Amino acid sequence: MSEHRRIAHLDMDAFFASVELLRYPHLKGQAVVVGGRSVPAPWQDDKGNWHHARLRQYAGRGVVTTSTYEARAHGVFSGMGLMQSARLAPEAILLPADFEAYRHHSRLFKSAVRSIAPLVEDRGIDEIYIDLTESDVSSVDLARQIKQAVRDATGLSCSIAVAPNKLLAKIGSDLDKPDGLTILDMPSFRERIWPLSVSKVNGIGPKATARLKENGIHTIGELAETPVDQLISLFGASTGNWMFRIARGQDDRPVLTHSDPKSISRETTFSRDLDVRLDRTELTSILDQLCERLSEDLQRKQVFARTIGIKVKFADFKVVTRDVTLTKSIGQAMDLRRAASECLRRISWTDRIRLLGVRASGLSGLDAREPDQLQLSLW
DNA sequence: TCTGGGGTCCTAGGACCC
DNA sequence: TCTGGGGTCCTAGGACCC
Repeated sequence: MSEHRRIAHLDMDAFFASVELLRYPHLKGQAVVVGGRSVPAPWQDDKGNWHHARLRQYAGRGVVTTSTYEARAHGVFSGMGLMQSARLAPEAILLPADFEAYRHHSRLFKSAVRSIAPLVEDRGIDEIYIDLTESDVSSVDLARQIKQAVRDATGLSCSIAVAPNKLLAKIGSDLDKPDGLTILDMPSFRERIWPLSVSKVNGIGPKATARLKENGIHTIGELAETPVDQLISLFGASTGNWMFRIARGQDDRPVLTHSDPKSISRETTFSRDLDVRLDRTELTSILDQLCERLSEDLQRKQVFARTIGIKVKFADFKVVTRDVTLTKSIGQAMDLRRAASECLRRISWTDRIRLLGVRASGLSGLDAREPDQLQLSLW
């Protein structure tokens, strides 16, 4: 079956930055960076001229959320610290992130795609997989139609690839960015994918890439030449077998049009590292706020949680987590707060704290409180 | 003045049950 | 006293992704 499927991967081009350019078209062609908290919004003077914050004016712990291709040319990429980016491109325009606007455009492009091909899997705010197998239209024509529909609905461009499976579609959509259209089949796979770095594979991150490199394996083609036994001894049975298969372009994961959330969390990085004793009051109020927001999130999604966890990141970036599973599901901020405090008591405080987070998992819908009542009636 | 926030999945060990 | 195995749940940490 996997040989006959037609799976598309669609990726919006520099999504957040492109949405911003819709509002501020005069910034087109400039190095623009989106990110940071407390970044001043652009403002217009009496003469109607726009004024924007510059990267060099930024002070804080924010990172780049997205950058335009012009900013990337300066070496400024997603995830990079804004302070570091400022050294590379001090005059780049800095815009605050507006997630409400991005979510709006995300809904627009996804519903435009669904109007053409309904089997869509969400992969975050700016990416989807689409199963095109059942369509009578050719892959190229479908891809063109989808790209046009996205452009009509949002004014934005995207890159799309059609391939026999998700693995190849995902790699393919990156081959011709921006505004790309790529069709990959198994014969072209060897020619176009084998020369690429193993890090292009979704699921092979920095750690695995380094480990492979230590063993002389740099490209996907070299991965395909590696005996499965060697991969298993390096990464364990599960990952080793998986790598062996993906190096041959094999992947039979289905396109999933629906999935229930497994966990919901809120976390925040402080503007300065806090001390458990000296900054007790501040930490307490931050924990309260996190629990309040988490409670709202649970309520909005109509779920309760049975497992509550906390996350602490210390000044040296060491992360510790603690969690507790309760006998019944909860959702109220006060209950979350009580469980989180219980977890926090189990941490030994060796260093100042950089981040605090609260997480809810073991989620169940409204009706899932029934078992508790059933249990009660058993007594 | 490096390094956000929201997720998923996997592993591994211990408790506990049969 | 010593020796098992399978299965599930819970907890902690880590890799990875957008």
